[in-house]
Amino acid sequence: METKNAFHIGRVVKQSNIFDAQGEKVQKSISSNGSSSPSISNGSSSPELETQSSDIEVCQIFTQSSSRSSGFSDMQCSTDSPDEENNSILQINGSITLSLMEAKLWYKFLEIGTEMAINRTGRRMFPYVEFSLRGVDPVGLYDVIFDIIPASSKSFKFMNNKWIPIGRKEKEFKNSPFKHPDSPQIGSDWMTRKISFEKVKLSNRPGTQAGIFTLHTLQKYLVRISLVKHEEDDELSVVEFPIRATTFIAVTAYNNREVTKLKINSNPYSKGFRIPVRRLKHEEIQQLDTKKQRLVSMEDSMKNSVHYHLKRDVPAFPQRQLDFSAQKD
DNA sequence: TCCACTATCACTTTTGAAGCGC
DNA sequence: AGCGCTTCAAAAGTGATAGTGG
Repeated sequence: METKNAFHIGRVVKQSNIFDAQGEKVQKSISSNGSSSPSISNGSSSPELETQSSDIEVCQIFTQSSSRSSGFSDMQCSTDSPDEENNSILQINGSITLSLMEAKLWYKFLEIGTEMAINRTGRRMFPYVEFSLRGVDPVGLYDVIFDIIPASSKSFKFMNNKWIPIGRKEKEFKNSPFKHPDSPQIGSDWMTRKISFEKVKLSNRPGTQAGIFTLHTLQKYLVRISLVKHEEDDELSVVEFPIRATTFIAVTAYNNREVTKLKINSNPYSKGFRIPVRRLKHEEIQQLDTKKQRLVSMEDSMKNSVHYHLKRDVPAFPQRQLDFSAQKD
């Protein structure tokens, strides 16, 4: 079966999710202490997020017996911070592991409430989603699919320096999940590289092309990665990784000053905003002779700049224990 | 009046074509 | 001709901000 960008999860023949009697998808999650807690995930779940800080976020899907099996029954996410040198957790037999890169940065944003700017033409995500895979069938053929799903049934408003849930969210736009351009590839190829979706864009205008997701502003979303395995009998099996660390609220202009500061300090393209120099319009620069330019004092610049506020008020990011237990609604 | 949204700005990074030498 | 390196301009990215309109 051919899977293009307009991939429909509903057409999958075999897949990992468990369905309850009502046909609603149930994702059974196991916390790190081994207890399990099933939760409903109908694509619009609302994970109230515990935040934490680690280098890499690891999500594991445990298969039933072998890598050939399509019955991914249990899902576990852990955050044992395996870095490149300490990745023993990635060696577990019979499991698929997704390691989110820049997880530390993702959790810094999550701590203060991630906002993603969107516009008509499409704005890139920052941080972007990049990860590595372990435990997939080395000779199996896989597609890697990027998708953005609702993370709450509410819309939000920024009040008193925090996001408050208000009325019900608007009906979602129809977005086609985005297949990684290198798909399909065999498992061994996927496992020897970083898989990046840095060029995915977010828009608020419906009807954009592949790789641009149309979202509603002031609504909460998260990224979901799906692995689609092409089975020998022409069937497909799917395993999904909703990545809670990527939960964000779509905005047309940033609301939280802390988010802006963090973006400026971590995004290379924003370097121009790190230097505490007053930004002048072209005409202004032309009008100013060199003497006058010197009069643009550093003190004024500092008062007007983001950098100034940063120096005064450096946010602390408390280290918290990771909790990847159930996706709460 | 409020606030979400848009267009535009000044800035940086990325990209790719052109030029050059071996 | 082909390859590798450097240079440089254009394209594409960023948050800030003023203006618009519902």
